[in-house]
Amino acid sequence: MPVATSPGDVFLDVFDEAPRRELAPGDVLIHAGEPATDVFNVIDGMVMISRFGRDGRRQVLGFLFPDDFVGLTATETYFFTVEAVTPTVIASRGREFLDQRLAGDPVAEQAFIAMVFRVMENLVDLAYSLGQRTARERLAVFVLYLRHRYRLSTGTPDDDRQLLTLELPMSRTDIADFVGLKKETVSRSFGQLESAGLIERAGSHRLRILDIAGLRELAGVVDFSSPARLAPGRRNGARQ
Amino acid sequence: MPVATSPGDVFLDVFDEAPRRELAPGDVLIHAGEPATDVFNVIDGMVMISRFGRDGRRQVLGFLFPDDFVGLTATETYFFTVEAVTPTVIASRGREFLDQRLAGDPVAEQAFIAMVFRVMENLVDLAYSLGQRTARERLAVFVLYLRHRYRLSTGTPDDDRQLLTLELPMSRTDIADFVGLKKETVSRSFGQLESAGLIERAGSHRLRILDIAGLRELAGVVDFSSPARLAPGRRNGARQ
DNA sequence: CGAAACTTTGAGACCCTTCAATTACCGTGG
DNA sequence: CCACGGTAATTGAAGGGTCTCAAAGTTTCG
Repeated sequence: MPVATSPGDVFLDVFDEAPRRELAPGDVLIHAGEPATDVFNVIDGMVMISRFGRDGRRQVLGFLFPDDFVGLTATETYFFTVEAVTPTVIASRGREFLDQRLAGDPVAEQAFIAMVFRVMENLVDLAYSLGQRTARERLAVFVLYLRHRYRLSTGTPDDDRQLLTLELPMSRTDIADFVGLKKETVSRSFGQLESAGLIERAGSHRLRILDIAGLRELAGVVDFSSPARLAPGRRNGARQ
Repeated sequence: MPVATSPGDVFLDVFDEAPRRELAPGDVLIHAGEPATDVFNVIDGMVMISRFGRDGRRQVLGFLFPDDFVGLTATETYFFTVEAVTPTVIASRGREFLDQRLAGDPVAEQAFIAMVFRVMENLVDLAYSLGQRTARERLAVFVLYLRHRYRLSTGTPDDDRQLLTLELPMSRTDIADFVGLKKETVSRSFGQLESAGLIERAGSHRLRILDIAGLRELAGVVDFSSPARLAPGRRNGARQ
């Protein structure tokens, strides 16, 4: 399942002594449809979660960073695919390890549930983007999303200038499948953000944020780290 | 939070003696941004969950039916809006009732978590639809989704002919905001499904399914009640 | 029955996609 | 270290799908 971070969720200690595995970019950790026997933790690198349709279409659901938990499912099989974006180190445990860890410990259990809710909120955000935002807006959100994830991952303060330079290790197709566009449109939309003076492209896998306030304005996002990141909006009857 | 059904989730007994409230169509049960003090249960009718953007855009996240739980959130405030679609009866309890109910009872707690996972899977489905499917496909999925929810709600067997006639109590705008289109496009796409012989419109708030196999084919959905409703798809590297 | 709201339909515009060609990037081998 | 080849990214031109604006038709409800 999608994204899930909170540095130091207590239940993550089940991975402390867990066996590790290294993945090269493109390596698949979880194939959709496989029995959901294990749970994972990203130690280092970046992985991508996605859902496939029968005809090969793919919706990328999120990117996972160090400390993120992987393997959320209620069903007996995974219904999503997880693959490495960069060289990645993963810790893995049988599902029963986690179940036992959560069983007796209400604190761990609360932390786990809180994580599940965070994942859910991320999915709601994604649905809002895919359903309501334009191409440029989606890319603006994507840039801010990545910045936010790097910030969480590194513990950098929000105003750190380092966060203005972003690595984009995934391909344009990966980005496209995440934001619900085609790769050419992703290129063009990045180009438009650049023309507008919001970002600057530095090679195809790196960009600089030039105007973060402008990006936030375009994205309609107040702050990616606050719980309710969309303002309430007008409350009048939407049923016209 | 979105959808969540499983007839007879044990923890729903917290609503057994709970105060009830009646809502007329359009009445708002939860305003996004309010303190998340209560949890709810749909007793009768239909409500709609949505998320608003600052400029008034709205993404409908799902429709809730009798026995559905309402009020999932990890944050101190609701980040979604819930309003009645039809005349609706709602039971409500303070959050602490639910917390206490879940505290000592692993079975109830498991059921609750399972529900949260179902909600998450629904959101993943929604994201896939919004990001990857065409207008016609989204409408086909929507019709099958409604049929599925009615089926769960009534306990009707899958092949019951009653399920071929569907009520659509929500407005075209509501549908549009759910499937990420404009209301005119919803109308036109329904028209195209009708021309294709898949459905038949019977007034603006009722339709008949003429070719359910064709709808499923178009939607790319095997079966809405099975856990993994999208076939796995091809497994080759999506990174071209 | 009549008015208001909602739905459907039409025409034109716009945004994103498709298809194609060029350019940039990157790993390999000389 | 540079040349080379293959892959990925960008850019261009044309097409299609959805949106916008507008009007006609239908449903709902007082």
